[in-house]
Amino acid sequence: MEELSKRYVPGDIEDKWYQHWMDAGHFRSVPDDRESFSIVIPPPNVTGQLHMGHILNNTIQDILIRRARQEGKNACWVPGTDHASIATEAKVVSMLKERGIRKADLTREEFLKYAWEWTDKYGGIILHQLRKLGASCDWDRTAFTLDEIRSEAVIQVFVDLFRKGKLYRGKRMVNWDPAAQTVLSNEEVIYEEEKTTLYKVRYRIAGTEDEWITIATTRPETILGDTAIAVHPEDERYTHLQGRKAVVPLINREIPVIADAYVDTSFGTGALKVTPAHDVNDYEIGLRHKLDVIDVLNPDGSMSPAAQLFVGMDRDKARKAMFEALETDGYIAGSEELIHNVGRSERTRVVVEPRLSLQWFVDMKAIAAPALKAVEEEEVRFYPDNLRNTYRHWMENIRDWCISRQLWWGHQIPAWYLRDGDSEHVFVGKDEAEALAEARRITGRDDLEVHDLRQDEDVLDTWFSSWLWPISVFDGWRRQDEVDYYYPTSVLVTGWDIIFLWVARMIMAGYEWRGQKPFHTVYFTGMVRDKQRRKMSKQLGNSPDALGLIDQYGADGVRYGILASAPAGGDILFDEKLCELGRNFCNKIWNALRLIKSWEIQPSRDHDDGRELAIRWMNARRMEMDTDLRQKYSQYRLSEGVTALYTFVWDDFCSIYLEAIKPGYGEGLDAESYGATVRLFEQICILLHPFMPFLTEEIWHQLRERKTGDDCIRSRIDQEVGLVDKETLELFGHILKVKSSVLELRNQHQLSPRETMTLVYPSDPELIRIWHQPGAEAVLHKLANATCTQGLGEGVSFLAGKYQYHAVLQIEIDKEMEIKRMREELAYFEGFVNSVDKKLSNEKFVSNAHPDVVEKERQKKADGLVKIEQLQKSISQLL
RNA sequence: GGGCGCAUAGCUCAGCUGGUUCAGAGCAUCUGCCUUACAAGCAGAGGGUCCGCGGUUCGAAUCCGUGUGCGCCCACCA
Repeated sequence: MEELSKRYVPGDIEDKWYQHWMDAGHFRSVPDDRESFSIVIPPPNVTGQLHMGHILNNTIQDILIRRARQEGKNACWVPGTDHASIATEAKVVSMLKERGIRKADLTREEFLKYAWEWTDKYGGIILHQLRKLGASCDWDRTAFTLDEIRSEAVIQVFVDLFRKGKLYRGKRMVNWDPAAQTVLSNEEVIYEEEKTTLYKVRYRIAGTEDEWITIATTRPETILGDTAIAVHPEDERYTHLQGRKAVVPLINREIPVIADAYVDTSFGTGALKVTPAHDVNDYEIGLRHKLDVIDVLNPDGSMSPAAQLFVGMDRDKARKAMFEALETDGYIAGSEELIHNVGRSERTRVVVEPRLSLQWFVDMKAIAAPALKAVEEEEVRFYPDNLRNTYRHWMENIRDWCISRQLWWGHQIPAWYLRDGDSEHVFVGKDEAEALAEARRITGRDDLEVHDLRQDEDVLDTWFSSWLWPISVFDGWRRQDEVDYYYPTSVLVTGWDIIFLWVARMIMAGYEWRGQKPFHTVYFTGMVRDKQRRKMSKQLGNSPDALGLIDQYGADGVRYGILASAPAGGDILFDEKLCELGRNFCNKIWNALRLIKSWEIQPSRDHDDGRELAIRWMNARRMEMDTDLRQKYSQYRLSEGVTALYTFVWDDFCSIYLEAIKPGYGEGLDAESYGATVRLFEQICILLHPFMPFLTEEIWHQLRERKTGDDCIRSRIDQEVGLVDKETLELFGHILKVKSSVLELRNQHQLSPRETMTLVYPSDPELIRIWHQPGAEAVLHKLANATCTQGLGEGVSFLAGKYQYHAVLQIEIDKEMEIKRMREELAYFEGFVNSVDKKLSNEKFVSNAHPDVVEKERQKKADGLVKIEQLQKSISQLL
């Protein structure tokens, strides 16, 4: 027999089995006549690195996929990556900067060449990292949101929406990211409370020497773009100024004082400077009052020539400079601190600038209805389901989705304009030829040629490709066979933070293009945080090195660690300690294997009653566990599932079963017991496999010789739930109680476990029945080194269940203490019986409560009375 | 401003249909053990006003109301 190491060493074993699974094609899925079970991976950023969020997410998906395989379903987990337009482009830009290349100096083609080089170099690293974790994806299906198939889907969808009139181009106030120099959707802006200064600035009233109106602003630099001052129509403080003109400080532009009900009289001074170019509400006011729009900022956030002052200076510096200039000239009338919400770009973290611009939008109201209904009616189920409320709220107040981005890395918008015309006329088509045909049709000019057209420079929001993912990964716009088989997918596993960015939109896309939901269930994971509840981030340095963890604890250990702390929905407070626990668990199981493999089979030996009973019990417990797990899977309580398995394996299998079955020193084991133990271990491996795939696969093969293809990953769980042998569980349970008491007594009295303890039990028919069961005494002897006979109680007493035992100890017992202890127990039970009795004598209880409950109470009372009686007897014996 | 959620042991949380075998688990702490699978192990112990108040009920950690504290989402503040 080969020598097994004392500790489980995961490294080589993991690589070996992953390669084996790949070679055997166990992850591969093609449509057949089985029921399908499919998951599409939330595609990580193509140039990303594995972090704790991925570990959590993909461990869960892998568990569900492996379990589905065991259930005999055709399980298909589709992997892939996201081109992550803005994030990747930012990375490429900074990489180029390091090489002394400015994006502005490159053509689009040149830039994309660099971007693809970058993608080819770093792209897909994360997918290899997922393999380390054990992710059993069908790698042959690896998709990329910017590959040919996915790109074609995006273009088709854009054209389709446009033709259906659900997509439009319009001039709106949008969120501008000055660092990335692109527009963002509302969902990509994060609002956070920040401390800022509210300045009070006075504007002279035109035509007066010393009449002023004072406004309050947090952004003095935008004063240069003011085109009005607004006051509330009924604000008496300013009635006399309405209709007059004020003079913008420093640049002396005259602007009207207007009345608008938007103004909050209680805020600041009650007078509002109106800068339509740089504030959403100001823009609205501007529309109402037909005000000029003066854009004082450049796309990069610096002051534009229109500002007249500080031209080219960054907005933050300009704010300071503006304040100083205003103060010097006596325009500052005061300032105070203000805490308000500031919107920042999700990607670049810079403050987002409201900006008026011409962009493409999806008319969300036109496509939202079926998606809202689907979740409302639980056609799509959410776990946890309280996220339905959040979803409903967003869907009911849905706003149009700005999908154009001023970037190069992404799907270029399939819209064309006349090369030298304005962009009034838009021609949308899947390619230039189609666009040209459109152009000819719309303009009536048959002489137009391709070179007369220019394509929209912008690309589409990354999510505009992600929302098609459940369909596009199956090439669902070009062929039907695969998508018909795998779609709707079974479950989506993702974080709740992208419920709007991604999940909601996928549901809408599903109904829009397939008339069907994209998945039956969404399992929302929480955010991974550190022990102090801080979000994991690079800046804080509190994000553990995911691959390092796998190296240190093994993939199975890490899987256990992340899962054990991860109930659905709630935040996950990740503690490396849990990985240690997982590693220890692996080691425990490994050592169970070592133990079993060390046993010699002795054909001459008989199978004895004790072992027979232990096997029966272990089988019953296994069935119980099996039933329990089914329930936990069906409710996606994976965290509970793995902890239940942990105690089941550790306590029941290792501490109890193996100890009960273990041959004595120098003895061998009968073949039947050995075989039964191997079978039990196998069945445990099956239950454990989805959670700890590597270890279980190794054990599976260590337990016995296997034929090719007989791998744990392909093992099946029974379709039918077996009947649990309750009687054996009860019998064995009682023995375990006695065992615990014996150990406790030994501990209390410092007795050696080597010395056999003699127990005496009272003459009770139930007890006699228990101890006359074949094997009962043998098991007790094995587990506790104690014998048990019926007889008169002498020595130290203890309770096991409702029965009182006595232990014959070779020590002096402290009678006083014994009596005191028993009297305390007695008092407790008397109180207990009393309260139960009270209940039972309450007529309302007896008549109102469930008959079962009443019966239970009666039983409690009866049991309590038995205990009292026995205690009293013991006490009187000692007296 | 609109909405959602949480409060149970030192920490993280279970407790799913109200029922004193329901006050639990794991970690941490403490005690004793290198016992021939495993010290990454084994055997034990202590630790609680189930956030406060009121109500429903025969009965409340559990249901309802309310107060307090905390977290989150959405909308939006010059």
